[in-house]
Amino acid sequence: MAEGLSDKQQRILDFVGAFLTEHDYPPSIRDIQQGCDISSTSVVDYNLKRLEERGLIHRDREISRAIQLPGSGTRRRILTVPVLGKIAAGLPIPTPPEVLPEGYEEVEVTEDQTRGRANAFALRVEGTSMIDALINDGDLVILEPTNSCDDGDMVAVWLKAENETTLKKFFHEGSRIRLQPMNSTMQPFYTSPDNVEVQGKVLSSIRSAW
Amino acid sequence: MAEGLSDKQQRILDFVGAFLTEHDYPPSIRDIQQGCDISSTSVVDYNLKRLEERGLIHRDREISRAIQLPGSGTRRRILTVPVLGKIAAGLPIPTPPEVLPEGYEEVEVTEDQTRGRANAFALRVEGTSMIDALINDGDLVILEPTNSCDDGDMVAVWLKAENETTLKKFFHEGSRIRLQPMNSTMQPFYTSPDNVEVQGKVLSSIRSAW
DNA sequence: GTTTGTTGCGAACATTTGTACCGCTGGCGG
DNA sequence: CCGCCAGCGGTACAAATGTTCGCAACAAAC
Repeated sequence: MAEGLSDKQQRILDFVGAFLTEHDYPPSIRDIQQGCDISSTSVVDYNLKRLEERGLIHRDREISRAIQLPGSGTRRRILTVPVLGKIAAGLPIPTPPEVLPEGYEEVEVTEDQTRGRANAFALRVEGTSMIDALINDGDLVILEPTNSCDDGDMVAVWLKAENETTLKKFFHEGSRIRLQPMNSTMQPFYTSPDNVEVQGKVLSSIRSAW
Repeated sequence: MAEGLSDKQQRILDFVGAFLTEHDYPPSIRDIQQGCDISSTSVVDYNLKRLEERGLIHRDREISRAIQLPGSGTRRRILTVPVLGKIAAGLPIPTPPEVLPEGYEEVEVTEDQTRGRANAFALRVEGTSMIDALINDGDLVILEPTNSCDDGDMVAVWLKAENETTLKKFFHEGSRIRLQPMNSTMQPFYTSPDNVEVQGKVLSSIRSAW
């Protein structure tokens, strides 16, 4: 019995979350009843009590729509960063986000993911060419615009000669540059400083496609 | 006249915001009445209508506590999901989050990352044993607790015989189960249904270490 | 002064909504 | 078979709550 939630309870929980997202206030018991195809308000009430016993929700008695999802309640600042383009073979990116393109896509991220940087932007990865960097087709990378970086930073670099942009770990090594893929089984790539142009430093990535 | 708000309207606006922060649901008209020392509910209603005309709030008629604040559309909630443990070789995880462990870690994620699921939890990946699934040491995976899954789902499965938990893509294949790593160059793993126990379905992952 | 529009007040009304009560059912241990 | 009980259905009630209407005070416009 202390096992998983019943199907009904799971549906209720999901519905409350969805309702909260769509409207900006919690659902009433009858909203839940209809939304989850439950025949009676008492059943909803019963299951809500069970959910509250487990601490999965919190309710204020006698008050309408007083359902709170603990953990989801804390309203922290959420950042909306623009998706400035795609990163794949070729295609140098207009690093400084001076002007935002028309109708650009946006992603919502937490502050953790931008590491506090104010002017972060995102790029969508196209193709599997960066699978060696643990980044797959459709993923998003969050970057901080910069032209320089320290050794060991994960950066988006434009390789002029190869005319391609990739994500690699960056190392000064004597008079040349070592670009190290993330996967330790992959071989590093060496080139001259003239050939690389740092476009941005990767702050985090979002895996969005499986 | 489109200038400043009346003192009363400003107070109402402030109060709604404060109320929303403290509780996690909007105030009722009578809550506002008391909180702002207004003598009648009709006055509150009157001023709310004015505020709505200016687009400073949004209301759904006939619905209690249906007051939405500015930026209602963009204001999304941040979810805080518990990090229930580590996933690595061995260590079956107590899938259902019945009781949260003492002092468990938490991560903040956007609703995108939980795909709307209310009781998602996170696991920290330890070691590089899942590098083949594009998941590295220190990364976090967000899961939805479940005991069953569909073909193609990315799931955390406990392999009884091997006594280890891993992340794989799940496929029924005749009388056996095929567990497919993400990286297409890796070989699938076959086992019997008796040997696998689905612990949770992966919703997304967070790359936190480079 | 009269009119008009805004704002405030109070009360009454109709819904919405949380909760309680009663009964039914199906599994389960004795 | 019997009792127990979690879970579900249906209903009713009362509290919570949004809405409406009439009236008054006040200021600006006429």
